[in-house]
Amino acid sequence: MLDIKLIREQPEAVERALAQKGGAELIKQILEVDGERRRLIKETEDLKALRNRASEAIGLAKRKGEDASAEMAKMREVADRVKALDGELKTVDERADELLVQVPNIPHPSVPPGKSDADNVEVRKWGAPRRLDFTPKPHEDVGEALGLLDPERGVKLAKSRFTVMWAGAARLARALAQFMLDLHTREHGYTEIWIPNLVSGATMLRAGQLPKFEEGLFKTIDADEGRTLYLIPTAEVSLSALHSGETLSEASLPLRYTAFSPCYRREAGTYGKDMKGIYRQHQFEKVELVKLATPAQSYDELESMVANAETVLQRLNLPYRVVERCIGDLGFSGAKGYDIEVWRPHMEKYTEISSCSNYDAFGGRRADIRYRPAGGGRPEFVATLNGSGLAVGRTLIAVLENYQQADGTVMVPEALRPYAGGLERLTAHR
RNA sequence: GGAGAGGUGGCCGAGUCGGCCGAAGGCAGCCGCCUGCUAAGCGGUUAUACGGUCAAAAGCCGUAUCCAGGGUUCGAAUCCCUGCCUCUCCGCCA
Repeated sequence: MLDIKLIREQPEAVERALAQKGGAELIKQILEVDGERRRLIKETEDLKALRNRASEAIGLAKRKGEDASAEMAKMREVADRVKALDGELKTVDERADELLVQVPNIPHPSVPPGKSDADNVEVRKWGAPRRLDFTPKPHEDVGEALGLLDPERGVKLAKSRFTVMWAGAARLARALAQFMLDLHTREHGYTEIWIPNLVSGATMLRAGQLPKFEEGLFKTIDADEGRTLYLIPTAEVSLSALHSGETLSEASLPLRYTAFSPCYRREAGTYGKDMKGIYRQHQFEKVELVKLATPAQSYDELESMVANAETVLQRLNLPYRVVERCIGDLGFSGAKGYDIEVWRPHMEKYTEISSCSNYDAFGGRRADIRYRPAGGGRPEFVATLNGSGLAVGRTLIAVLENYQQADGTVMVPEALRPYAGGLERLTAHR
């Protein structure tokens, strides 16, 4: 959510900043509704002030035993008027909010222009794609041939986009998660947090998932209470809403949190896309990174967050590149962001495995998280950042594809072996 | 699932028959004084949001906030209703 004051005071600047991202056309409407809102506030509050003074006088008069019925009758009318105005104001407030939450974040000046991911800018590359002396297969072929990935059983148990993982694949997934958490907590200074995977609508709202993205979420009904809880599509939801409503001290920032969680996504509107393998599933696991920082710190924190995610791939010796997202690919809340893309041998190209974003104060304002500046003064909104560090399923894909051998087996990356009980090679299951 | 208790400022806690309650008192915090040091003592001070005023900030004025939403009333922390949350005991349970 943008600051209404910024829109009010510099509407042209905001419109210009949003020209490429969209939402500029909302600004004029917002100004109109905001003006109406302020007129109503003035009117109601003046009336309330009148009422408060009169009520005090009435109380005083009554205590003296004087008759105040004339004044009371007058105030009855004022009270009715106040009630009517309060109703109007509520409507206008809702309208103003409704418009304001539709305005996307303003991109940081350093963000490259562009319309789609095709315009993203490569920042750096790491690792050389290894040369294989055979034709590399996609992970689903590698995994299914070994009996480790089992889409048929996933569909039988649930529906499409669910895949059962057997033996070595299941073990490797668990090892990956453990490895990533240890790395981030021991070497990168993140605090590991266990969070609810089912959250209320209010939490989804604060995390920016509702009302816009409801069609992407799985809902559950608590039968006894008839209440809706949502399955989280990412631990970011719980982590970024963790401190909502709180005022933190500047000294405590930046806060660096990590959480391992399952993620549930309906993937509505992606029919037919990525149907093979486990690239796009309804349920997957992810180690998430979230930071709360001052806006001034946040751009450095974004760089270090990307570096933290990159370290995972470096330790696994998986070639990747980092691209900076252009304005059109930033997403609704992003002020600046990077994607990390991992090498896919059979495709001979890089595909996304992590996405790190700085939402700046836009995220803090929506989640209602402030900090009190060290030098004193009014609380300010924190900047929120998030990134995947990394998605377990997609990392497993990268391992299966990059470590596949001519005989169909898959070597286990050295860094993972201690976490996989010394397992060195994935071989056929049964 | 059964029975009961309760939600007040950073924390503890008082609020009488509804008015003078943004809310006593204490603690913690901040500023100053005092004091060989420490401890104690003395005085002052300490919420947030929104609106108005102002070139802007400060300040000032106003409105709202005693879990949330409704209601009664000229007026509600205080009365009524609904919801949410917390706690205690019993039962069940990984």
